[in-house]
Amino acid sequence: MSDPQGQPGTPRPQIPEATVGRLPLYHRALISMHQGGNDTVSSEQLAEMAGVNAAKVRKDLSYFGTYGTRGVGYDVEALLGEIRSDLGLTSEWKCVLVGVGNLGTALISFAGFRERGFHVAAAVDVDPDKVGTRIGELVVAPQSSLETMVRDEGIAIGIISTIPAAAQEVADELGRCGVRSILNFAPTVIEAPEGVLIRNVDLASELEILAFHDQRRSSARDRRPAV
Amino acid sequence: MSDPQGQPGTPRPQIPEATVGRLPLYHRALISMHQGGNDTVSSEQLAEMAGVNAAKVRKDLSYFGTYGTRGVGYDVEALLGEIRSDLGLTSEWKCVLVGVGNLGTALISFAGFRERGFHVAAAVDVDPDKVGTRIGELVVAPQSSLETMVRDEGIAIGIISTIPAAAQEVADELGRCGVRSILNFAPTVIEAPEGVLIRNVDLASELEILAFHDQRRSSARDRRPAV
DNA sequence: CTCCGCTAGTGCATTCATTCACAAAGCCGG
DNA sequence: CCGGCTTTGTGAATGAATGCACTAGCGGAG
Repeated sequence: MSDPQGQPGTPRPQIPEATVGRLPLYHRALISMHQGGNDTVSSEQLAEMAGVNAAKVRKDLSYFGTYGTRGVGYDVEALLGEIRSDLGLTSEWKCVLVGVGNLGTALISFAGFRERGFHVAAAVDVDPDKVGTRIGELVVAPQSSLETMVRDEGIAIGIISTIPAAAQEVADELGRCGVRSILNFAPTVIEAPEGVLIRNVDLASELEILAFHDQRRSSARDRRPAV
Repeated sequence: MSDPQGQPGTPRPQIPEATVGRLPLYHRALISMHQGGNDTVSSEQLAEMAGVNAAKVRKDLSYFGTYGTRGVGYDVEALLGEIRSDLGLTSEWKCVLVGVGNLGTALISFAGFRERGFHVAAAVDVDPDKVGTRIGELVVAPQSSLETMVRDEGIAIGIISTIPAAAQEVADELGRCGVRSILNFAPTVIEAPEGVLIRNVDLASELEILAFHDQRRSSARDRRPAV
């Protein structure tokens, strides 16, 4: 409603990044609500399930339109539909995984991806020993076939689980093949190719952050003044 | 969570969470600088390597004290030492992994953890078929032995890679055993036990966020007005 | 000893995100 | 049909994070 430049024809509300990051939480919560047979859900309940507060839920959802009824709550089915469509989950997303190491292997058969609409449709590796290996239903292909597979299968997302040293080159190649989004597990900073969006997941970093806080709590305890 | 009364005697600079999240990036960058034999590094270089801007680097580092020399840069070794000590990486952190599924198995032997000072010292599962299985040097133990292992080995960090339905219970149990930090891979919200810090990593969410942006870019393109 | 070039450190303005608090709706019971 | 209860949707206030732009201070050349 408060669209600054009310351009007719381009009603882009421009969702804040923090809100985008919470959509998956709401998505999960709504799925569980829906499976539980609930027709409506209040912002309070959603907040509880998503681990945030109710005001945030309401503001976040308001960016997408009016899906709630005052005095009642949100229509679970309608809201779920909206979020699924925003996330583009109306059809399955195909992904290609590059780097079939320890982690890569696990990611290929990771159930969580499939359950949420993502399918690792191809996996490649530079190591000739790995090419041809079967992992679940998938056969590892040579890295040289990357471009063909991406184009033929209509793959939009790349997953990098190579060693750090190879990550930038792989990202560039994925970009050239027409992949528009990359999830990078290699612990290194990648410069995004033109038009490609990258998200980084560094598992060790997560532990380091936990360690930092733990460290802090301990040392605070140690030097607590004996009042 | 807030610490309103600034007790004299506890000079805690209180590091912003956003800064904490970037420490691992700086840490990585400094390790690589150090291995490259560099003695000093400028905020500009660090920024480049960490994928952030220079002002942010300087502000972040300033919370920890004065490790730079104007006109010169930061002393790589001193700064690396400071960050390692802040992250508590002066000695190895022992972790226990709960839930030896697909992902769990990969995490146990994930090289990235060990390289950065984390060691999965124990792994447990409820499934009797999995107990006794060898993964690398580790033998999967029954979940009932969790408490013993945590106490005997001095484990401070728990990693949850169970199914979502089991996650809360596992977290509670970890809390009881004295684990103070948890890295949760189960796609569900966990209520943190008293005194325990939880970080969530939801791999499917990461893909959903990518999908959201991709979706948005595409539909913006579609409805671009033909001026 | 002085001056110049360079870079850390930081106050300030701005932008982004969270939270509060309340008015606008909708439902239901009487 | 009305009045009370509930819950959304949203201005406005607050707080956190970012980025700019300037100052302070070091090292090295002359």
